[in-house]
Formats: sequence, C-alpha cells, structure tokens
Amino acid sequence: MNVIASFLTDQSITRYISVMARPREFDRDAALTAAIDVFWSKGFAATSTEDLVQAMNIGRQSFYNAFGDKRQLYLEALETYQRNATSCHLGRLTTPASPLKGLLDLLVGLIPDDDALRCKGCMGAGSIGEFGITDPELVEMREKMIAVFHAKVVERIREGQRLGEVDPNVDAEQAAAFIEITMTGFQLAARGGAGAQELHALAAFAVERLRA
Amino acid sequence: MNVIASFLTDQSITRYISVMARPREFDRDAALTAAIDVFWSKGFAATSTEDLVQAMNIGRQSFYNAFGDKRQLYLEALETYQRNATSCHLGRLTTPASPLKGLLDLLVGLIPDDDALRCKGCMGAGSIGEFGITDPELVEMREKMIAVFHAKVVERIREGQRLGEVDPNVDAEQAAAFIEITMTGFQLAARGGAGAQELHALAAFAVERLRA
DNA sequence: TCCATTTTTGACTGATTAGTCCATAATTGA
DNA sequence: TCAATTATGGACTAATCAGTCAAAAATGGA
Repeated sequence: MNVIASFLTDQSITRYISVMARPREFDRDAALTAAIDVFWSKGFAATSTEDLVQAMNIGRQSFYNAFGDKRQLYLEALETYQRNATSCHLGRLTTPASPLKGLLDLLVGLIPDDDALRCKGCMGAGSIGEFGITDPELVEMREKMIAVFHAKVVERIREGQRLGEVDPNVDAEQAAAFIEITMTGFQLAARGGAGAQELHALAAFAVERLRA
Repeated sequence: MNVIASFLTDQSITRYISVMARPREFDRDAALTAAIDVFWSKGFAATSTEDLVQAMNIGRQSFYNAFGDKRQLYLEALETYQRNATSCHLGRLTTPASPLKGLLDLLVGLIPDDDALRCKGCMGAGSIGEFGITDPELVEMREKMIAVFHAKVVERIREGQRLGEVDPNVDAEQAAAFIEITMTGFQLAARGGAGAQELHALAAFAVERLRA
C-alpha cells in the first residue's frame, strides 16, 4: 500500500503517495465538468469516448487513468450533477420566508432564461429516460438523492399549512410528490423546447393550485 | 412507372403493381410493432440494427427493403406509436360524461397496472429526452400531435367550467398545459419505477386541484 | 417457358466503437 | 544519479456498427 495519507476523500485532490510520481497535467474537475456537459446534452449511448476526450481536452490514456471507463465516468458525472442540482433546488426552496414562494422559486429555478441552457433539460431526467430501472446502481443513486429532497419539500409544505398559505386539506406527502412530478414534467418540457415564459406561467399556476 | 393503382396509402398493404413480383413473406405491421417495442424500451442510440432484425424476425435486406434505414424506421415507429397513444388518450378523455372524470381517466390511463409495461414509460417522452430539439423532423411530428390533443383537453376543461365542475377562475389553456406537464411527469416517473398505486393517487390529487 | 420484378439469404465492407499496449516523460525520495 | 511510480501520447486491437452486394427464389403476365 503506497498511500500514506488520504486526508481528503475528494478524488480531484491529488492524494499523498509515498513516492511522488509524475503529476497530472490537466484539471480533473474541469475535465469532469466538460464530461458532464457532453453526457447532459447527448445522453450516455450517443456519447462516444472520442467525444469525451475531445471535450475534456485530455489524452485517451489519461481519460482511462483518471476516470476508469465510460460508464464509471458517467456515474461520477451524474452524481456530481445531481448533487449540485439538488443543492441549488434546496437553496431556492428554503430561502424565501414564504413557503409558497419557496415552492414557486423551486419550479422557476428549473427554467433558465437562456434558450440553449434550458433546452438541455435535466441530466437526471435524461438518465431516467435513457436507463429507466435497468441499471440498479443508477436507481440507487436516484433514490438517495430524492429521499433527502422529498423530505425538505414535505417540510416546507407543512410549514405553509401551519402559516395558512397552503390548503390544509391536502396531504403534504402527496403535495410534495405532486411538486416533484411537476418538476420532471418541466424538465422534459424544457428539453422539448418549451418557452421560458410559458413555463414560468405554468410554475405559478401549479403553485397557486396549492394555496389555501 | 410500374404502379398501376395505389388505392391505399397504407404502406402495410401490398400495392398493386403492373407485373407482380415475389410477395413479402413477413407481416409488415407485426414487424413494425416489434420494432416499436425495441425502440420504446431502449431508445434510438442504444438500439442496433441487429437488435431490430432479431426482434422483427426478418432478414437484414428485408429490413432495409421494407423500412429504409434505422432512422426512417424510428420515425415510422414513433409516429405509429404516437398516433395510437393519442387515440387512446382522447378516448379516455372524452368518454365519461363528467369532464373532470375524463381528465382523471386520461391520467390514470397512463399508468398500466403491469409493472413491466409501466416501467417502459412513454416512447414519445423517451424521444424528447433522447433528441430534445436537435432533430427538426421529430420536433415537427411532436407539434402536430400535441396540437390536436391540446385543443381537446382545453375543450373538455371549458366544458367542465360550464358544468361547474372545474374552477371557473383558471385559464383553460393553462389548465390544459398543466395537465399535459403532469402527463409527461407521470410518464417519466413510471419509467423511473414509480408504483401504480402511488401514481393513481397522484392522478386523483392533480385533477382534484382543478375542481371548482 | 421465359421475362420483369421484388424478396430473401448470407456474405461482405469500411467506419466507428470501447478499451489496451507500450515507449517515453516527469516527479520525489533514496 | 538511480529507483519507483504515475502521466502522457500515439499506435494498436478486436468487436460491433450501419449499410451494401450479389445470387437465388418467388411471383404474375406475356
């Protein structure tokens, strides 16, 4: 075992090795970000390793050294994407004082004004569409991500009910699931070319349907 | 020009030719149905022509004779799928006397009880996820399909408002768009493994949110 | 029986695929 | 300076890809 210390679990930080070897020339995080972008736009199957090494601007062997193989890179890309996206969602959901406004911000946050960005949709939704439940590892990743998120949405809805903003007759769990379904609907609609204005109006409509 | 008569536009019916040649040995419709099933499950990029000829149970040259190429077959498969699906949706939407019940049936109709079928999701949604707006021909096909459907949903919602079932304060166009977003959300959730019971409950929840 | 035509069958093609091999370079500690 | 280790670049490989070719078979009409 050559590893003396691995203080950091983040793979992007060069680990301390007993005998230091040739250092990596490229920025692993930047390469990963480039890979995310390709997979996000084209999906897994339609992306070739050649597409990847070009976009990441690294050599083929560096690619396999640093990321394992195409599938491992996809898993890492998707996880990184999802962690980041979920973090943004939670920020928007919880920032406003008004829970209903939080839900609105959550939905509106899914809709970039920039057409090119909006049309990429959501990589997570793309992954569900491409793989469904055929890949257990992906299913597990999804479930972990959604669990955290779902709990927060439920919490915010209950808060809205206590404050008299949200219809007290609805079941908070169901309302949260409803918001989540609406989110995926938005993401697919955006990928299909729906306009920002149209989606903003729909976000308002959906949230308004929960008002007390 | 060898075609004496082409009474029927349906490609699946052997056309009348001046000099009759060797007849096709396989059922074109059955082969197309098999192709739909493969594309539906795996998407376009992940499906090989080998997958297709095996599932369709025809020779490679017969495949290219009868369907052009992989992309043309995909277009035909998707169009056939969509026409059929839209027809089913419209039937469920318009059959019940109650418009609100029609909307509920529409949503519930998206959710097969059979797990394997439900997990396939919707081929149309899959196509949006895979191609986004990158293929103009697909975008055009979608727009034609949705236009007919959307008009019918709006109509049913207005009817519900006249009958006092649907909240008179909502904009019928927006409510219809909301139903359509909910549909795509359902289809992706189903593909991701959501349970039938859970989705049924959500269908009721969504429709109930439109009640007067 | 032969002709014109299309279908079928199976082999074939050139391109692309994911991934590997290997020689060389760069690094630190001995 | 050398040993140990990892990174890099470029050539390579075996498999699979979408699509084609050509010969044989099947049909109805001449």
